[in-house]
Amino acid sequence: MSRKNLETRTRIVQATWKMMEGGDANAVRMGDIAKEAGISRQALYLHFPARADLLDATARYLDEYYEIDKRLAASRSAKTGVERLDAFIEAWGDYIPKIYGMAKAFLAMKDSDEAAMIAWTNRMEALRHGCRAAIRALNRDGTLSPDHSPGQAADILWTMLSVRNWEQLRHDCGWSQKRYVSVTKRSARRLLVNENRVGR
Amino acid sequence: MSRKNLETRTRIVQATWKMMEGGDANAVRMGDIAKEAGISRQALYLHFPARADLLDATARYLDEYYEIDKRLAASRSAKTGVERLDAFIEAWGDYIPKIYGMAKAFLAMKDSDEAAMIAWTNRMEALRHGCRAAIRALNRDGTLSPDHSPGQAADILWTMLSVRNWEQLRHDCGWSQKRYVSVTKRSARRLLVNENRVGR
DNA sequence: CCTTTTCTTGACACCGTGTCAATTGACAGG
DNA sequence: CCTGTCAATTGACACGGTGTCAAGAAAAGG
Repeated sequence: MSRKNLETRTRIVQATWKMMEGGDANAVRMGDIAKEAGISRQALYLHFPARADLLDATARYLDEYYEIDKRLAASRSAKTGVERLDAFIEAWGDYIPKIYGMAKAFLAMKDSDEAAMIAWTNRMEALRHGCRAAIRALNRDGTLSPDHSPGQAADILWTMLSVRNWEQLRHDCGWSQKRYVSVTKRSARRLLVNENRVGR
Repeated sequence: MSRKNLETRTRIVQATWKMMEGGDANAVRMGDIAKEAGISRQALYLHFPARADLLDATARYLDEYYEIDKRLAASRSAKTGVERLDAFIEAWGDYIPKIYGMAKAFLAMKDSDEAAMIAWTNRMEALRHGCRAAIRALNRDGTLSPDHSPGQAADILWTMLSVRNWEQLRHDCGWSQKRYVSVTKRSARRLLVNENRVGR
């Protein structure tokens, strides 16, 4: 792949990003993206054989751009399990708005397109791993709530952190991002941490 | 509308139901439904001008069949706010699997179709009202958690009870229905009820 | 200058929704 | 028995979006 080829590829991905982040991600057509990138629709297919490939590439690009791995990993350096849980929620919670457009496009596609479904599932499984690790940290500290097995606790955390929940709270309920993060943190602690029920 | 007309309408709606409940609701086409109902695709459009109308009618049919209003209303007769919360969650939580196919079809459509979006939003607003009422009952008892305003508490409950969360926990996490209901009840109580943090 | 790669134009197949027109069959009332 | 009405049928078609294909232009690089 020559330099030119790479340049165009990048331009396409950036165009996709730009189109997707400005609301109504599902309404963004392959032709719209091509126009934004300054190439023909067919040239787009030369670089990305299918829409799912383009979404996938763009999502990866965003991951790199925002260094999400680094951010999530940073939460691992927290001293206690509880602090780690907080840091994890904050890192992911603040990442969601940045990828929301892309996420929405994926979510709309995944029911009808095998490739989109796989790509999205992989991303969500990565998050799930992070959840499991955070729960393990709680468990090591002995601060995991006795109400839940580690597996169940991880499932709950993972579900709390879903893009759909973020969407519902931020859009349908009108919450601010700050509120979303703080309430989610508090709720997770309350549900998953064995906070001395007696006394405080 | 003659009897015959009504009969066909009902047959269509039942065919829709049957097709939708057997997984992959999004893959169900107008033609499939017509075939199942034993009429031509065009006759279907004679009764329901658009797919969204058909989904809406079918959802209403299910509501009546399962008497969801009655079930949700029954939770209002609980003695305490906490009992009411439990009853509400159970009533709704056990209704979700019955309408899941329909819900999925709506959710897939609502991003691209105005009518579908409105129909679905109405249904969800009805649920939201129920959530608000349950929270008010807690508040009257003085058992609402001091962590949340009534509005915020209702938002949290509403989000917890979303079809998407049910889907994720039951399908992606492999929870049983029983587990889903019991964990959701317990979580709601823990998040929203001012359970004597000191002592028990 | 010639070759390879990239991109362009334009046409087309496929699929699902929704529309239209012409026709058939059944049933009811005068 | 004829006529009008209503439900349904058949078959064709427009539209919008994805993905494919072929022929040729343009640009980069040796």
